[in-house]
Amino acid sequence: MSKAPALLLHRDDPDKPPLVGHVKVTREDWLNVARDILISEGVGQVKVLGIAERLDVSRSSFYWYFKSREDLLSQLLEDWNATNTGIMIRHTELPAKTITGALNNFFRCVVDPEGFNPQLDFAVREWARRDGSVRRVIDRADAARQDAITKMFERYGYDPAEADIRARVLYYQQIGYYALDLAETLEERLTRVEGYLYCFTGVLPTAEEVADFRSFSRSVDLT
Amino acid sequence: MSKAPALLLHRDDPDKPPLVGHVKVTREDWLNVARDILISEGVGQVKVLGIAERLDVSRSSFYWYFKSREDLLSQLLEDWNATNTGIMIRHTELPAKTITGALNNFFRCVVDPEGFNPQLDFAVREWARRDGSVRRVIDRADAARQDAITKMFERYGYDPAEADIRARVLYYQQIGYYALDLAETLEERLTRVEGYLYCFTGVLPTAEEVADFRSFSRSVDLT
DNA sequence: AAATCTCTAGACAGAAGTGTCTATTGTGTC
DNA sequence: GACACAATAGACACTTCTGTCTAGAGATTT
Repeated sequence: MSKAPALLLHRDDPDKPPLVGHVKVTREDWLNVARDILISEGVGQVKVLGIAERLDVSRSSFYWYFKSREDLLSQLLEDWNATNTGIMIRHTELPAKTITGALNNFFRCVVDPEGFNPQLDFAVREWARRDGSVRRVIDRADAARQDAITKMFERYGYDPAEADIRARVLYYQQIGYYALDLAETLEERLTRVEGYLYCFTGVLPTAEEVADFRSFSRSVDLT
Repeated sequence: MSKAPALLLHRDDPDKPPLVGHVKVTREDWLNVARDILISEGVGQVKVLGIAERLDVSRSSFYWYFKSREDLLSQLLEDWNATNTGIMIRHTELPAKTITGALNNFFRCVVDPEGFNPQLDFAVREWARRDGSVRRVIDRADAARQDAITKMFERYGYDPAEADIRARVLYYQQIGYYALDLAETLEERLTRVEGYLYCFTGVLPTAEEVADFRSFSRSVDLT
């Protein structure tokens, strides 16, 4: 399973311009640590106090960058909304000769840590279960994604009813995979690519397609 | 989607023996309300204070029945473990002529509110993400369920590799469906039974099988 | 009717969290 | 060098939760 890159604070990152003056952390540091906690421990654990401790900075300093904890959370939601769904939809639209090739393209976004962030996606989903406004945002995202997947199947000749079902099975399955939070290695996952593709599409992928996907996955995997 | 029956406290339930003496609530009342909150708001919201308010009873009275909040939670986990997985596994073992019939039997446990409790299952899964000991319990449960589903496919002639993949797709998809927490009506869901069965098994169900499942679902659905 | 047992209530202490207000500390600017 | 500015720190008030301890209220037992 792809891991997010280790979280580096601005002050510890040699690629970033050094912080001037009295500054210890940036607004982005607060957001990044908050997102990290959101992913690993859920929205309930995203606390000003805890983030401040991890940043080694005073808690009251938080209120310089954000109006309130709510303000921070809505920023996190907005960031998620602006990235994850778009990335997934673009992956359903990548050109391919066959439906199995198209599905391989789609799966790239869930193994590539530069793309879609499945853990964040799941964390937001969990959050939505107890916050009506988040729920509305994610419902729209889910509908848009499912629609894009359905259209992908339709482009390869599936009739609308079957495309609808296959899109549901594929999308629900993908969400379920993250819900289970399995500790599979990438190689374990890759042994099943062929079977998955067959099961999702009803047709067998070519050996070349499977090989391409495997080599892509290995090239982007950070252990 | 099947709803859990409305939560009735012992003292409000005409079928239960009246509470004697000073007694206002039972240990089961505490557990039932706690489970209700676990399902609807997640483990983080299961608070002694909140449950006491809903029971209209003093918070300190909780400590008569339970050693601590942790004690209550571990009891909830134990109850879940003793019921949900067993019900699902028994549903994979019900006799059927065809794989589609067997799958229909399996699906019965997710539409029947008397059986498996999908919302509770999901709530425990969420809980497991931030509690290692819960995690170990649910990992065992997931493995046992997936194994039972795999065996179901094998009994109908699928070779072990394909049975393994189909079991995964089916189980992950089922979990994902609950993760999405969709607001579908039973009738909407039932329109897709045939498509789902085809997609999961690779073969079309008979009209009779589909009709049987629909009538069963309608008979157990509480709106 | 007194004693006992079971359950409930209220007061207390303490931990952990939010948000506000004021003071302080470096840095760049005039 | 005095000043303003941006960011941080610390003190304070408030809320929400846990868990303990003691007192009390109703039935049952003796």
